[in-house]
Amino acid sequence: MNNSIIVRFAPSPTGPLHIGGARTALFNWLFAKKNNGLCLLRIEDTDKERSKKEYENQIIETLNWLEINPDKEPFKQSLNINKHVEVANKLISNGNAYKCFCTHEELEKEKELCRKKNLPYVYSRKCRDKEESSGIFVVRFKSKATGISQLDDLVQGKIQILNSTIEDFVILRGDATPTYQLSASVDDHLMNITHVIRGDDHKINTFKQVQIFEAMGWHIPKYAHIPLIHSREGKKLSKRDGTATVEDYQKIGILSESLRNYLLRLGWSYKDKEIFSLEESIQLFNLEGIGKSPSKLDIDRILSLNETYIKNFNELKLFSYFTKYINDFKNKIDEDSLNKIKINFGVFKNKAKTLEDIYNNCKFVFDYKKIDIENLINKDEKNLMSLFAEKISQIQYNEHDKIKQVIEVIIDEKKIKYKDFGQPLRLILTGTKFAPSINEIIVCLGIVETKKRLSLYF
RNA sequence: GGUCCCUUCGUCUAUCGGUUAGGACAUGUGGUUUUCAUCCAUAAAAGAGGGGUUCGAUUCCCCUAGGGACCGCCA
Repeated sequence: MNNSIIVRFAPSPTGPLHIGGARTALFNWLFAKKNNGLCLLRIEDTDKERSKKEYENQIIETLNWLEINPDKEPFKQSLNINKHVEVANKLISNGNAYKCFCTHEELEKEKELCRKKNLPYVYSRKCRDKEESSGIFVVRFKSKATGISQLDDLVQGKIQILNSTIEDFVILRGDATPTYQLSASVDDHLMNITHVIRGDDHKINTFKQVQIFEAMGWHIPKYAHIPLIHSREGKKLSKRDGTATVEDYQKIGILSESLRNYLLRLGWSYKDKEIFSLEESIQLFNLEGIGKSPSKLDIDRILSLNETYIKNFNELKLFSYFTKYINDFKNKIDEDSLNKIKINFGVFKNKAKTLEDIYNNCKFVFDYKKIDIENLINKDEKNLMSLFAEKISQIQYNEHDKIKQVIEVIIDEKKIKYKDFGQPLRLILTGTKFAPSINEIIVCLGIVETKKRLSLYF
């Protein structure tokens, strides 16, 4: 096996897995699998305030749900802090970084001044060549002050930037802990990362991190910055949209297969192909197919894709997804009902876009409420129903065919359309107008239950 | 404000200088149907604007407009 390619997905455990993060993870994983490489998971937990163990677990579980499994145990960044600090010291000793004794107040003043003059702010670099003094200090990297840097991005192409716009960024805080720019660079090096595939929001950071690599004489990985995902309105996805995290989609009963397929096709394409199995994704994925512009999330497309998956899914497997879904997000269904649902699962999954739809479709089996018959059903219909109730009273529990016959006789005798009979009966039996066909309802419920429900009214 | 990036139907996208600009979702219409849905058929729908380059530009270049990202001792 050729392990020459190593990528990583590096979320910070400060919240549940973001939908954009899931896509980044997917692209990394696919790229690694396609190239017989390794995909690693690095938990960037150096922000002690905001990092939570529960989120770390949740992210790992969610990735697992999406079947995006890292090739090694998750790597926790906080465990490597000593090494990051070592590098910072090395950078000081080789003249690429320096101690900065400026206080917050001083920096505030600098910023204030710039604001007044309407100038863009970058740190003045005034500690750069100053004698060391005493007190609390941060360590800053000596960033290039003039000229232009270029990044050959695998997705975005050539990106040039004015070096003067990047300040001497902090690599070690006042409490001697490393910042993101340092930790990420050091870990990418230590983990032998060959390709950094991450969100577009990190693009400018790359110019900082590459400089650390250069100063340390390390081999620089290749970078691919993928465009961000926006909300329908074209804005940044916020928690309020209810569509920002993977969990939001789990809640409404989206299958991991369809979410993964959707994410794959969002910002990436292969000809006109829409449906990709996991194997096909691995086989066909490439960085060249990633578009340059940000894309908007389209819930209708997710739903439609999910519907397609539900239709074509192995029924037994789908049922096991369904029971897990109920278990995680809904009230428990009694065993007898669950069994009825299982036997007639095809009926319920038929009209469903989501697992939640399936749940709602079969709700009448386990959660029946008596309807307001006076207002919902007129007198003629009531007579029909009562006639029907009477005629089936002698029918045995397994004689479904006889019920069919009874119905046919009634509509024939009364010279009515099937619809005129079916709709009130559907309402009585299920409590709703939108339910399966009459036969399916009766089969699902069983004749005993059917009679029982009718007997509530007649 | 500065730096950088992006721009094909409403949405995701195909096209890698010559196409009736294709597909999918959503939408409209018609049909099938035992409600609803499915399903089938069909329609409408796009190259932001302006300059170049070229025999020819959606495609290459420039400008404008619009959108986005970043500008922390967060990651």
